[in-house]
Amino acid sequence: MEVLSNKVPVGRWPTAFERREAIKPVIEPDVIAIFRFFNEVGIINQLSQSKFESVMPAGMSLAQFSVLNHFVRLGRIESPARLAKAFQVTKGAMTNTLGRLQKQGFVVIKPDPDDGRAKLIEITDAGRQAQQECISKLAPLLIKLNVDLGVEDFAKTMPQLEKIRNYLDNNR
Amino acid sequence: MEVLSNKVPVGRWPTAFERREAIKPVIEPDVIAIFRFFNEVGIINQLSQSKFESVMPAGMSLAQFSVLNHFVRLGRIESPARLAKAFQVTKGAMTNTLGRLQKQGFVVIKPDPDDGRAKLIEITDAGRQAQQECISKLAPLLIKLNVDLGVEDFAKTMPQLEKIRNYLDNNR
DNA sequence: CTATATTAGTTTAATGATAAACTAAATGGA
DNA sequence: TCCATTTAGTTTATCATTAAACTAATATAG
Repeated sequence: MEVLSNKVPVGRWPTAFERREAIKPVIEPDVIAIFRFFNEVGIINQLSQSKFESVMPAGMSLAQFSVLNHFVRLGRIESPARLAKAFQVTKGAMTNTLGRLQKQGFVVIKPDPDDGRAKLIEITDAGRQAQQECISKLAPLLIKLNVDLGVEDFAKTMPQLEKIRNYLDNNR
Repeated sequence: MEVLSNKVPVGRWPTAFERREAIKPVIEPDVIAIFRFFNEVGIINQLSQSKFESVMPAGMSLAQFSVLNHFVRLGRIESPARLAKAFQVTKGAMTNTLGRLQKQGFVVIKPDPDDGRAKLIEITDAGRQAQQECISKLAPLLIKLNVDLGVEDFAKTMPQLEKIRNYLDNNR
């Protein structure tokens, strides 16, 4: 309604054409395209995640792998709170994931000497080994994707995906 | 190792350069790019999904909305098995989702007169109304995305996403 | 310095998903 | 026809997640 009031001269009702032009193109096709984008992303996420987890060693979830991977890539000690922020999950979820990693001996959890509330998480050699094993199970999948589809389609979408992810991240 | 045996003349070991050329470029940058793509997709999925669910009416999950939406778009009666296939979830998950929709009066579940094993699911008027309400809660989010980011970045990725989704779908 | 507010982590109850075992009905060859 | 196989749906146990309530420790404002 506000849209129309700016587009139609005062003193008469908009024609059917004006209504179509004023309303439908503004919300309909663009919004539907955006909706379909998120749909597509959801399906790809589900399919890829279940494929990933099907080749992971038993007891290794994507969440756990992501944490191990984080430690291997960045190689520093982290607190659960920092990890929860990095992976954008709740503290409770991170407590759970770290507990499972600890049970398997892939991380050690120590009190933070400088902050009585906090803990410090460190990856172990077994953890690094487990991460390597995951990588080597994952690699064939990714290589097959590279062979069958090529890297171009993946690479081409990255700038847009990064832009969209950044926007969502800054506006949640 | 098999990679090398085809690339290096018999009778000597490969040089360090040959090892790098034979192995690293094949798996490293492309595979990492593909890996990062799925990472990005995962984050976008998580952020968008939690945003979506934050505006949904209480008790309405994305799964439930998707099913209602499916009925409104296609307007036909479906069996749980067909729905489970369409949304690529297990039959158990669909039993759960349909049960919740039924409890809220958004679908009716009847036995299939032609097949004693099967059931038929139909959306109700209340279901259509709930779907409309979801759409109207969702629209502002999507319109804001359209205003802030524009549709181009979303649209530009669609062909690639569809191709990747199709591949994953046909190869699971 | 003390009272209040914030922060770190855990716990609990709920949700939505899976896999696997199960029941019941339909299908299809010998 | 009958037995084996497939298909539809449910149930159960498990997992990863969230939100919210909780404990304990730190930071901050009067």
